[in-house]
Amino acid sequence: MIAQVIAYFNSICSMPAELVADLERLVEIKELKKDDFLLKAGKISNHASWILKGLVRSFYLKDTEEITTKFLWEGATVTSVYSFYSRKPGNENIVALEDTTLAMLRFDDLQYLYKNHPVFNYIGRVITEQYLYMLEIEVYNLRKQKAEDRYQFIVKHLPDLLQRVPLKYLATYLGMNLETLSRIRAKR
Amino acid sequence: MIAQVIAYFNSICSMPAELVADLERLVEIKELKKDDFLLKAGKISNHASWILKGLVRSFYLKDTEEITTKFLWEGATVTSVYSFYSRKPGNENIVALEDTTLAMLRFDDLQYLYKNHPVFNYIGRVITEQYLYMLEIEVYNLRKQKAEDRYQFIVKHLPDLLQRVPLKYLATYLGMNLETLSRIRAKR
DNA sequence: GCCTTTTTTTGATAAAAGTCAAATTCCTTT
DNA sequence: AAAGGAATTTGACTTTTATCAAAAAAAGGC
Repeated sequence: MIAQVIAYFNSICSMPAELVADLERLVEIKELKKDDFLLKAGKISNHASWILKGLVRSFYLKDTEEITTKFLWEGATVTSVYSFYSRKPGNENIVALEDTTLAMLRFDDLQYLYKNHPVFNYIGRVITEQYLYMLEIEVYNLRKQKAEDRYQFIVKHLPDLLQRVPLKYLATYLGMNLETLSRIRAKR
Repeated sequence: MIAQVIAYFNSICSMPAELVADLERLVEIKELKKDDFLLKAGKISNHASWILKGLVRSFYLKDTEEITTKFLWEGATVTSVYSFYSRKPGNENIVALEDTTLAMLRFDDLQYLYKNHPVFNYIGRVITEQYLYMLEIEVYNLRKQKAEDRYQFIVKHLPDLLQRVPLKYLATYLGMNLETLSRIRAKR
């Protein structure tokens, strides 16, 4: 299980044996059942996780409505960027939409790795860049004013998401309400 | 001038003398006049820059309309994330809104620094994380459905921007049109 | 399979934001 | 200070999306 994460990190930059040994010692595998929470609003996020299998959703509460901010699946890294880096409680919830397997690293352990294995900063930076890149695409889509354009972007670029995610979550993720999404879909 | 950048990097992680010497050799100071371009769509972004003074705007063209995607000023790092990291031409333009002074690093030189000075990976990672953190806040604001809420976020958290940026650019940045922004402002 | 609950769709109406045109204000430059 | 141009505001109208209510469809538990 851990081998999968090691292989991924190695594909970014080849790691020395001591680093691999430290990772094998520090990485924790966790299984989440559908609807289990990885993080609750008001708590400090203490882990960054790599998704081995499954799909998670992050959201925050606006009045009583859940606003979905992200869907992440196999191969993606998940954490609450705000809470994890600021070390403060945030408003973000992360919950499994499917049974999910994670490889997790604690904040403190990650700092230890960054301090003691300079190469690991290279890997951390590349992963952060990938996340950044993904987020930029998301912003690009969000800035489109037409609800239909935002939906068509998903149809074109992330069609799998439509199979795996209930529409009620997709709607707030795309900044529209459920009825609007339903009407857009009814058009064809 | 370069001392300012060195001091900033040192504040993230103390750098050995050889790294400082390499930086002094490789960092290039550039002065942009208002309306000068730092990057044009269709070109590969070859530099990452640190803004010493001034303000830049990035935008892309949607049909004939300029959609502003970012404002960056003193202390911020600027590059086209997509083009710089993918080494491909993108659709992003970056232009100075004020006379601007930059400390620039070429892509190749940055890779050289990462390879030869492991500590610099630590600094690069932290800067990338800061950029990510900022982008997340931006996305959070964009996902608000009401145009007025998005504008009020700027009033509250980035009031200086209102003094430094023409409203026509702020409008597309906030995902609304100029007339809507003008009407929101007229309310008070 | 049947019942309950959740999710999605549909309808009627209201609110928000966009579009186009024109007027006004603000800046620059001479 | 005046002229020209750019930026912003205002008005009339249209389109898009939200809201509220209810019906229909789908999914899960027993």
